[in-house]
Amino acid sequence: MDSKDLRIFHTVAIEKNITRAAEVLGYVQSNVTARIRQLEKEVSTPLFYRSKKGMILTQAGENLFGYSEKILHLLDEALKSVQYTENPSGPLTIGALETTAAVHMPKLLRNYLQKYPEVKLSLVTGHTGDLVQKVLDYEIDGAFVSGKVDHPDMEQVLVFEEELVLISENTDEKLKEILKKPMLLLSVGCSMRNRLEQWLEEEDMETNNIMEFGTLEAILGGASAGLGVSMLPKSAVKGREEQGLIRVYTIPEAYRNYQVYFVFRKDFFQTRAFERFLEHITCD
DNA sequence: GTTTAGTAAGTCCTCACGCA
DNA sequence: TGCGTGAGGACTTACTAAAC
Repeated sequence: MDSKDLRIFHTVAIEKNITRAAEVLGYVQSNVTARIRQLEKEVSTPLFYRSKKGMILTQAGENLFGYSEKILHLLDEALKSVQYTENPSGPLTIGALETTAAVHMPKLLRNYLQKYPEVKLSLVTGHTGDLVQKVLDYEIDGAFVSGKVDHPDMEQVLVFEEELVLISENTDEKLKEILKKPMLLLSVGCSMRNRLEQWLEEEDMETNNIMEFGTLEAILGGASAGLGVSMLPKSAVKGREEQGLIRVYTIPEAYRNYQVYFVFRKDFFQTRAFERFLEHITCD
């Protein structure tokens, strides 16, 4: 078994289809078939179930897939380390909270790409838990997350401090009144959600009337339409407040302050593109 | 008819080995 | 050390079979 076999196996496992895997790898289908069969012969066990729906991993295949991810990541990292160049270039995948992506990322990324146009930057959004796991699994190079991350493999730098506010439709109602309305929140694991739930618990108020939304825009739209209330960074709601679409309420100090950290793996090989990105976000 | 997995046969390339 | 040779592996082309 060599690295090519492992990459072929890994691609077939991901694509669940030999023909598609062959296209991805730039081989003909028969070659991929032959390499998989040879690999199965070598380990003396089937790695895939050949079903009508395609190639499905057996338990042995699942086990090998776990190793293949780690090995191929290490190989790619080794290649990156010897291809290190002075000019920042190549892929850079960054994760960010929905709110951070909407408010801070456009300007920050635009400035970065103006300086380093050869970097192929990708942005993925999610909540803190998701993003931290993606960093730990080497799926993304680093991520902007809410609060400090307590993990021995993680490095982190404070990049933004935000003020959280409660928002509702533009109304004259008092804070206590609007808190009875449905809560418009991002998915479970969203730090804003956890914070709001803690606050309401302290106020002896129920949080069972929760409406989940996938995007910041949907929450802002829902709040301005009177669908409910939400807790968001002040910077993310400023535009809507100025337009008179929503009303902003100051919340208790204990829940108001919120830090965004940039986290990355300690053992992650830092490419020139990543080094410059780190400098860029800490200098801005 | 189309798509996909698999087989057979041939080509090309790499590498070990022998020889000058 | 450099070159020629042969074995074996990687890969492609052309094809078949099965499923939809």
